[in-house]
Amino acid sequence: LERITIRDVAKEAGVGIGTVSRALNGGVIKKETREKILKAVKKLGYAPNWYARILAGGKTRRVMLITPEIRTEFHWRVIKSFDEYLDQLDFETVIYPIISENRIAKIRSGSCITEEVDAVVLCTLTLNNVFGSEYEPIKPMVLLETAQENYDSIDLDNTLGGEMAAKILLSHEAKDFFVLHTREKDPFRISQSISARLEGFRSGLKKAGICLSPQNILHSEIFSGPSHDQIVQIFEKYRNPAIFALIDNFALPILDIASSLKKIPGKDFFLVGYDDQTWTEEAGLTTIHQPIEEMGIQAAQLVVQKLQNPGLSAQQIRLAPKPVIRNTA
Amino acid sequence: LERITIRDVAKEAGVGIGTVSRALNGGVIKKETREKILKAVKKLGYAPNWYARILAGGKTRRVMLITPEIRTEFHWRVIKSFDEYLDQLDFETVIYPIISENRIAKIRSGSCITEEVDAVVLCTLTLNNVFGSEYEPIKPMVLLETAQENYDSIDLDNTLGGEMAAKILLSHEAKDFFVLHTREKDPFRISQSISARLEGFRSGLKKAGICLSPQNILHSEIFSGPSHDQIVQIFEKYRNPAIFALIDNFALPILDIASSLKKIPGKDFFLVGYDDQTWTEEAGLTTIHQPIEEMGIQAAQLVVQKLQNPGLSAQQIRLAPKPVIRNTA
DNA sequence: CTGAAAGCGCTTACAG
DNA sequence: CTGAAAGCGCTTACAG
Repeated sequence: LERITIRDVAKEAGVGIGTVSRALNGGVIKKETREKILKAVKKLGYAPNWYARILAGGKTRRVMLITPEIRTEFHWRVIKSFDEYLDQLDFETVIYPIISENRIAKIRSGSCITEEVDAVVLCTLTLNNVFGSEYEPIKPMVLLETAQENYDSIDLDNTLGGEMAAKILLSHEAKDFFVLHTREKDPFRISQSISARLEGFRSGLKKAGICLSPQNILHSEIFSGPSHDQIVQIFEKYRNPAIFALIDNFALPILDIASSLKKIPGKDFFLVGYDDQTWTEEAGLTTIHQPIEEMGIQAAQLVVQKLQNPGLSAQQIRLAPKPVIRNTA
Repeated sequence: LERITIRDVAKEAGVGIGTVSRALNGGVIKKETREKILKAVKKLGYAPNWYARILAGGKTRRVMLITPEIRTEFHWRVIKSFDEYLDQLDFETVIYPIISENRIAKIRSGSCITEEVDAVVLCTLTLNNVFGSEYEPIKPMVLLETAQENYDSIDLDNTLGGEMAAKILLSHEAKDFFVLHTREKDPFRISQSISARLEGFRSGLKKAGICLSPQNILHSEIFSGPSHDQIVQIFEKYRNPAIFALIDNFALPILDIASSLKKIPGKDFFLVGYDDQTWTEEAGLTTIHQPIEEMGIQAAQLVVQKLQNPGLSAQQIRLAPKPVIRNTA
């Protein structure tokens, strides 16, 4: 099986190889020539050799998305929308999950795929997390779900989201407030966003003169969620508890257990989630909506803009959460 | 900043560039020359350019792992162990999740990263799924969690696992058997393994003269799990129900609800999961253990073997599940 | 607007 | 054992 090269395309189209290259990379070219070449490309099924292209100083049309997490619905949807948008513009996205420490080391040593992309987007991660403190970026970089001075970024006002949750929960006759929080060891996997939600919630309560007690913050593993015993205790000890789940997931066991206990949501207890995940509508969960797909798409747009115009000064886009009132509060 | 090339090293060491290349890639070379070159490399801080190396016919030392799912604990752990093993051998693994259909199209068109790796491993996916029916592989290919004639593969005997679950559940005084199953629309995301577990379970029951009724198979979304109502109904209608969760996740709401209902696991109901996920031990869930990390590592080993010796005939490795008896059955 | 040519930094037969 | 040379498949000034 012989590899089809730019030379074959040039011959098929009856032009020089430089012209083919220009047609493919958006250089100045007559429209007809361009079409002739594109036809030849299609006919032969030509695909460029990235190594040659890069070695010769060209662009990869690849964007790397570095993320600490790939198991949550949030990340799945962000990544999916990001990828689909860029795909239409004929970019490829290389997903690089930090599943182990060694993957950070690899990035820092510069011996990995990072080197073969035109731009990098950092999702839920700070520059410091990934590159260490002394680092100056050599290629376009966009932050997703975080923000930092002088960098393009797209994120959501999670503090505001936390305040919204507080407001909703305060509108009922609840005296006891609880937060379902994550527990993380890996420093780079601790989410600033989630902390911001908590802070927003805390300050929202404070404005109403309520102080959130540390022991009312229940930590649990992100994928197993709060334990049965913790939840049952809340229902046993407190009348009309008000619970803020920092991620929708954590609300699921609450709903299950409350239901078996014949506790009526929105009456015997109050519950607000965060994210507006797909299953929450059917479950009737009141939650704080994040426009997840929009975040992915806007991040992609920032990347494309930066690639087209590297001199552009940094844009920091901050979206707003929206409360979605359903049955649980 | 000028890049240091093999040419600089050659000059510094007073040899030709071909000799430098040989010294670096383990070709035949006089010991002293080699040392001279290594000294020059160190002095200049030379690092090879991968693009040039690969373009000139070298290897990428990259392996692509194609997977339909990245959100489950199973996939996370398989990928992690695979990646860590290969990392030690100085390989890089490129994770390529099929988050959208367009990613399959990209692979088939040959216009994506697939082309820039030394080998491919297909996880939970058949060749047909990914490449379509008429396809002949051009590079080493390993199957993980699936198997196919003439291909290297590593998988687990899920049918046996299903039978084990049946055996455990049959050892109690249960008359009514239930299965918690997934619901999938995307054809390429339907897992053969999970179906095999069901078949094993079914045949295990049949041997005891019990026929699994289709209406006792409850389907639900993989990340929201079986609904509260479905579970409560089981507990209300049946005495001592025996439940097989095709994935450990699905057992979690059962445990929560049963507990609120004061049903004692292993006495009032029987429950067996599948996977032996990390949280199950603490939860006391009886389950069928899969050696997940081992699967990842063995897949990596198959890849390395195949790369070293492409002529090797296909190896099909099939691991056995192990029952882990805890409190729930 | 386009072709011919130089060059990116390496590997690998090919002679010696 | 080693050097000189061809070539991997592209991009991009440089002339026209």
